[in-house]
Amino acid sequence: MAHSQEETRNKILEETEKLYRHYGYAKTTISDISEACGMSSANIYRFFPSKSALTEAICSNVIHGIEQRLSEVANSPGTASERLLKFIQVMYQVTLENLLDNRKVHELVVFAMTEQWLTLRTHLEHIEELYAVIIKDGVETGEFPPCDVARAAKTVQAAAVTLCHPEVVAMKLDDDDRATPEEIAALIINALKHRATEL
Amino acid sequence: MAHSQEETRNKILEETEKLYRHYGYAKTTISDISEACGMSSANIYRFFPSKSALTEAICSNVIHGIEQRLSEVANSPGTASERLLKFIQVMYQVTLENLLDNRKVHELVVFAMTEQWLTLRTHLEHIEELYAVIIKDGVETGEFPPCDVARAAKTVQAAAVTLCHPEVVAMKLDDDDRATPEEIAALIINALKHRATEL
DNA sequence: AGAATGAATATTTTTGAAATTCTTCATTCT
DNA sequence: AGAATGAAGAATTTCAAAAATATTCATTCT
Repeated sequence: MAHSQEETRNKILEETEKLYRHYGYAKTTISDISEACGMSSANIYRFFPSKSALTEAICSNVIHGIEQRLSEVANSPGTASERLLKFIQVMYQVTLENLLDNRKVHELVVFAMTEQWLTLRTHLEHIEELYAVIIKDGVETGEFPPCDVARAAKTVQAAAVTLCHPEVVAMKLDDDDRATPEEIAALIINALKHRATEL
Repeated sequence: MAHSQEETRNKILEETEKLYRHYGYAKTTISDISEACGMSSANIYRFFPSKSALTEAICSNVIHGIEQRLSEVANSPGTASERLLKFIQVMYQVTLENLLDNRKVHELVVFAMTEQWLTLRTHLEHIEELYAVIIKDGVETGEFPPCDVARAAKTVQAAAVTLCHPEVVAMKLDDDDRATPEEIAALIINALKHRATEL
């Protein structure tokens, strides 16, 4: 029964992610994956040039999912302030999920931070663009005073990094008096609403 | 020639820091240190219970120096806004210095982040207190509208973490279009000046 | 006595060979 | 022919012994 190339590829991605979540990245071998897929190790290599590339693909998928979720928030109805708040809340929540709900996935984050550095950077750029979308809307509707949207997005992103960088978030986790996403969002929204004298 | 306990202790700290800066933390042995001090390895242990404790003491010194520098800025003359800007600039500069000017010192940061976690946390608390000093002054002079100073300090600290967390700073280093300390300071100052509706 | 040490012990790091895992490719299967 | 594989070769990881380093302590020195 001929499965399409695409189907097989997806099957591999699916099974691999399952194994990663169950046993962790390090303990999952290509043999494990090929067995789970009911094929030979060698066959995996007809679809992915290396284990690293396979892992990258999974990271990309995860990241793409996150971006989709965030994109929906950025483009949802409501005022710019409302969306910005929601955006920051969701971003924080996603980070927490990936950090805590599944410790195994954290290995993937580490992998991404080292080998997959470019993908991560692109991800941050995309988030920046989403900030820009919201801020641009806010300026156009008069909710925020005019400003250099691109710079503003970059600055907001930097200020919010404390909520999406795994290392930073992890460090602050057991400080139960830490600044909340809501407080940081309020800070950012306040600044955008009242952008006064240029520095 | 009887040196005082205190003198010997300082000699050890001095020589050890010298060696750390030259050869790095990992490659410096207790033997190296005792030789540099002209004494036996065993004698080091009369002053410090372990290599780890000795390193902690050095970290504390470095951190204390940073805090002193920042404290001066926080308590300098000028408006709260001016001091806040300067504070953030100096904090960023210090981080850059410790990160780049001396790669060897970075090992110490890593050490501090793992073994010396409590010291680091205290350091962050002190910085938070310095933020609180500036913000409190701003509120008292009417430069900032009234607010919960402690919460504001915590939030500002979180937003500025992107400028003082070594990992984060390092990551953004080769992005030459990154948000500047001045931009982030402007964001924060704007927010403080116009703290409007509570969230 | 208190300061300092050399030598002994405990802990950590390094090393190199064995085992595991990744990757390739000539061959088989459909 | 294209899909898939088993077996061979590279690369990486593991693990235990050896080396280096940290730490202790009985003894020496002043």
